[in-house]
Amino acid sequence: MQHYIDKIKKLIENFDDATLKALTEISYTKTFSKGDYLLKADSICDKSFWVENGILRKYYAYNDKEITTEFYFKDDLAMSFDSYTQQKPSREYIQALTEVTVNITDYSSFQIEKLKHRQLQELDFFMTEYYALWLEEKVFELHTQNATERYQTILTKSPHIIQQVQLTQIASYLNVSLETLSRIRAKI
Amino acid sequence: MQHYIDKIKKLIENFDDATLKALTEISYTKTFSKGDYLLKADSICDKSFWVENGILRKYYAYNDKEITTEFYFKDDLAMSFDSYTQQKPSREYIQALTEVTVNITDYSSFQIEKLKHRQLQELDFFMTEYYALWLEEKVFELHTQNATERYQTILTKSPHIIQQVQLTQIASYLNVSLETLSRIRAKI
DNA sequence: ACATTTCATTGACCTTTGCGAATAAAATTT
DNA sequence: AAATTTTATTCGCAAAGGTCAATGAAATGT
Repeated sequence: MQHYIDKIKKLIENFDDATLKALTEISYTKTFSKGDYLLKADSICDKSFWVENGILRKYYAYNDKEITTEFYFKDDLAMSFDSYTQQKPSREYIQALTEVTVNITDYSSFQIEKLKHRQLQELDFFMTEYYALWLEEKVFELHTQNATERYQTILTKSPHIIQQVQLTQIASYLNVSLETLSRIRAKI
Repeated sequence: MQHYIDKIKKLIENFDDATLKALTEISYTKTFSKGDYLLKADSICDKSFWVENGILRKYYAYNDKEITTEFYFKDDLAMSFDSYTQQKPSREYIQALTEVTVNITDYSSFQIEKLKHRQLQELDFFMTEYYALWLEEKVFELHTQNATERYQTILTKSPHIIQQVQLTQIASYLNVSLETLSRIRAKI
């Protein structure tokens, strides 16, 4: 996957001036406090959030529980994918876990600029492809690993998550109960 | 999701003549017998398979078991996504479950034609977006539904799978053992 | 700094699901 | 059509993980 992230980074570094200018003109930076919502369920995700610093999480509420679907750190792009791509109400929330600064790009502005700038089309395509690869890996892990193995995977592949996020949220992300996660940690 | 499939169908119906011609020229039709492999693990998925009729499945081997990741019916596009997009060895197999006729497009030819035909870029983009949406839904179901509910979901959303595919394969697709699936079916 | 609330750990118990083996039913092969 | 192989069902048992409840530890608010 690293290979893929590099590919995207390189694409951005090589943006021509016109593309960069267009992107800059339709984007703005905003800071949120810990606990703030960047997106709420039932509203349409008409913005994407490029994390400059701080941590976000995306989750949905199901049976009185919160199920975390993704964490976002510096240089990650946060959005509710199905709400964003189809411009329909979101079932997910996006919330600041710390004080967060994000660079915001409006959906409709981006769609307009995409028509004019091939490199933005490429960016959009690669980001989508990358998300699909990430999801495929997630499904693979859910099919092949038990709770302990999933925890070990996140420990080695995403230690920054373990270090900076509450266990309650990590538990739902790994699809185990908080109690089970606590026992797994006690054993290892 | 149906909305999305329609969007893709409409795009294809509206292909201009040049696009259609290009696509036709780089594609060919081939028939496989039941049991044949269209793709084997460790080889690179350098083709995509558009199912004209028959059924395919994609799976990987893990701990002496076969875990089915997808079934393909008429008008579905089969490939190993990570192998295809990154042109690296596949961990998945694609196999014919019945006699199957597919329309095959070579990866490299498609990449070349994509440069010339905007509508092929759009097709590629929408197909990727659709796959990501499909995967997101799959992860959602794995997180929120138990074995019985997942079976009921496939029963209502994809009855054609239940009718035409072996339970062993459906079980691994739903991430339950064959025995559990059998008990679920006995209860309902 | 203290009080309150939230979060994490631990234990007892229960439910779901997996596994091995036996059997039955289907599908294939000869 | 009979024999063989593959697939599906059912059972008993074991393991993994969930739930409820109590307690301890951290974080937050005043």
